[in-house]
Amino acid sequence: MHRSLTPKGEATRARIIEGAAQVLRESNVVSATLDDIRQQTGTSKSQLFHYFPEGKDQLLLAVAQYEADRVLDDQQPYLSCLTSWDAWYQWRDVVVERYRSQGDTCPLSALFLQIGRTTPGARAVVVELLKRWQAELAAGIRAMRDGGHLPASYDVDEAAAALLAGVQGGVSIMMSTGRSTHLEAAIDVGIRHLRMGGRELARP
Amino acid sequence: MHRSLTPKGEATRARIIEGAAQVLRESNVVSATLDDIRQQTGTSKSQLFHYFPEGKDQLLLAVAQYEADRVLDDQQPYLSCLTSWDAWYQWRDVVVERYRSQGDTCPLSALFLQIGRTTPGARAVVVELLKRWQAELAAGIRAMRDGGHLPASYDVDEAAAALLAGVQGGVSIMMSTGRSTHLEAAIDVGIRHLRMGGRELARP
DNA sequence: CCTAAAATGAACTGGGAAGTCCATTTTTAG
DNA sequence: CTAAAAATGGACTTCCCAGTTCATTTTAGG
Repeated sequence: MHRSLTPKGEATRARIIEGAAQVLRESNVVSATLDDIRQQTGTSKSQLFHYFPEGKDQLLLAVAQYEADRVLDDQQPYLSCLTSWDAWYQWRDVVVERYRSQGDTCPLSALFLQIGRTTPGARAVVVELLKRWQAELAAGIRAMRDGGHLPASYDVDEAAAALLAGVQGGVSIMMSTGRSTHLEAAIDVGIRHLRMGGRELARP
Repeated sequence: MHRSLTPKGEATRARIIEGAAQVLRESNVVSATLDDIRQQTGTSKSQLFHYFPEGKDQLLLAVAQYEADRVLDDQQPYLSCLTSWDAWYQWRDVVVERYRSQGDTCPLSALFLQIGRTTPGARAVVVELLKRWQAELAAGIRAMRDGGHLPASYDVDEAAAALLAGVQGGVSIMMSTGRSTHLEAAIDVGIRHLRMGGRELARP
């Protein structure tokens, strides 16, 4: 990516990403300018282009990657050990609290809208995030199944997909309404569905 | 709203909104300019400001309202008569098909990002849409309950909220991945949960 | 008809924001 | 120590796009 970066350069680059992330969280992504970022990070215009030669989009993509990494980190250690019903409820509380405190800003969705979902890089970041997220949920469900809390025939991947969709939608609705009702309902109903063992009736 | 609008003016105004909607669906919202809309609708700059004196934001908000109205319309007549399991599955198919054909563009989420969620008008549009959508789902669930397909104690509003969140998240994931897997899983699991009667265990 | 209001066309303005350039300072490595 | 490479400062350029202005054409209504 870079031929050489001194420790100082590395630090500056990191500072730019973190500062940019903060600016994007505070102001609207659309209206955030390079000058805002420059001011926030205490850098000069030439530095921004020194570290991100392809310009603003490259910087925004780096911020998106940074934010994507944080999404799962913020759910740890709970997300990785969904091995009891109690753990599931703890995870629930962490997720709700994380997004509630975030308020009505979703840096990621905003960023992707700005960069364009179709950009290969942008799509890769979000797809990778969703994939890892769903894998963690699936692992948790599988653990419950193997622990005998769910029937052996249970469709783990479908349940994980549905739960992930619920969380995404709950967050997205919270952005608009400012209320966490839907996020809570989605997770609660999702967990309850697990606890019922998801016995299904055939589609007529 | 307007002191007087001749039929011709009315038609032009409508043409602007529809043309703008089309432009916003085809290109990225962020990069769409008034000149694009002007060209698409065969109007002049002064006409845009004649019909939307407050400028671009006002026009975008009108487009958002237009798109919001279409969201529920496109689900009719199925959304309004969810009175049998068969009807639920028909609705499911319509929703999946609607969003699948829409591809990876979500005019609404893009618009709201651009206008800013905090703008009173913008927030009102999306909140109203969600409210009506959820009310329709709740009516359907209530119908099933009253028809004896669900226990009388069933929490209709929570189920409707969770289902709506699932749909939202499924659509949002489809935007990123291009696949309808999650949307289908969310709705399927949601309906299945209904069919199981949503019997719940107490939270420990 | 005829006049006032509404609708339209098109050139123009002003500002803001991305991106460039080059001089200067700092760091690295031999 | 010193020369090359990296990091930094900040003014400057360029251009795009929202919004304005005003003249002209069309429509409505008495």
